[in-house]
Amino acid sequence: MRWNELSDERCSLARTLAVVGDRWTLLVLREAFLRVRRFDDFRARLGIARRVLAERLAHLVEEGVLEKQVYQTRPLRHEYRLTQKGLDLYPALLSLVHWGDHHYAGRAGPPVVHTHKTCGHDFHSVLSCSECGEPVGARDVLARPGPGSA
Amino acid sequence: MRWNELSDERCSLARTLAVVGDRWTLLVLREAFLRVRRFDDFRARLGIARRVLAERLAHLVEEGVLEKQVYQTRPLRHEYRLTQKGLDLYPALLSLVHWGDHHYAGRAGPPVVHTHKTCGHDFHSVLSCSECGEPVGARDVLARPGPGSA
DNA sequence: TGACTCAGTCCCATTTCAAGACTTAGTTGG
DNA sequence: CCAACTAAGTCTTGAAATGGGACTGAGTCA
Repeated sequence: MRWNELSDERCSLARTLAVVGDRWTLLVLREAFLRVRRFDDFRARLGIARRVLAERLAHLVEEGVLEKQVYQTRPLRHEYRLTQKGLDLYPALLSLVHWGDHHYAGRAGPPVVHTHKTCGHDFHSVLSCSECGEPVGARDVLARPGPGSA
Repeated sequence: MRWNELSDERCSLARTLAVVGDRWTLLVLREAFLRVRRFDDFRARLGIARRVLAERLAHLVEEGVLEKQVYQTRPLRHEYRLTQKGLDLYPALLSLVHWGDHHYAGRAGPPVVHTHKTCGHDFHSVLSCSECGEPVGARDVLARPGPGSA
């Protein structure tokens, strides 16, 4: 399978991974969530090769996850901002971060702590059911073919 | 940056991606959550090259995400099962799936529907705060350096 | 005995990646 | 006016990862 053939699949995970599933993209998005917006800032923080960064940003813009906005003319300069579609990735990103915290933080504790502004507490993420609000685990879920499965 | 240098980083996302962040691993885990356990079943369902699958499975076993169990002797055969650590990835995986559903399903609807066995409803995933139980979005969260940040 | 199964390993051509030089448009300092 | 500098890239080149397919080994089945 070629990688961009994934987007043709009828699996939502495959389609998602076709957008954000490569080695660098989620790290780029992590920085975007930390309000990094400019090419050279991404580069400096990630140590990513210029060519690869340029390509990833272009792809994310093409997919509508980031948008390119002019922040100055003369010389013309753009910055990359998360769209709503990009912001929607936050739960997935935070779940991955918290998995890392839980399983790799060691005794020193997690490198980053997240505070929920609404309630003021440090928290970790819990996946819950949109219908009943209860926490959901892997074995509480039944996956069945949906309307878009044919 | 070489990819496995990521595991040295003090960012939990980077450490997580060092384990599950490559092109194939999350698709392998998707199958594992669907109770696929054997080498050739993974292969048949994913179309992944044998070499790459063998390497990914070995890496996941090494990281404790899967475990290798004997399911028959003569000839000796093993299967791969999710450990608790592996099961803990479910929220992240489901969040990615639901992001794909939301943004790429089109009018046909999602290819797979998830039913919450506990309450009996079809649902989508919501990320909520472990402290107050309210849904959490990208801009409700303040990230600060934690104890493991030095 | 010969075909078949499962779980790999090995090899090679193609693709992707990393690192760093180069480019372009404009600004700042002397 | 000239040189140095900045931001956001593109280009080139060698190294690494991937895909596809052949091969292996232990054992079963007809």
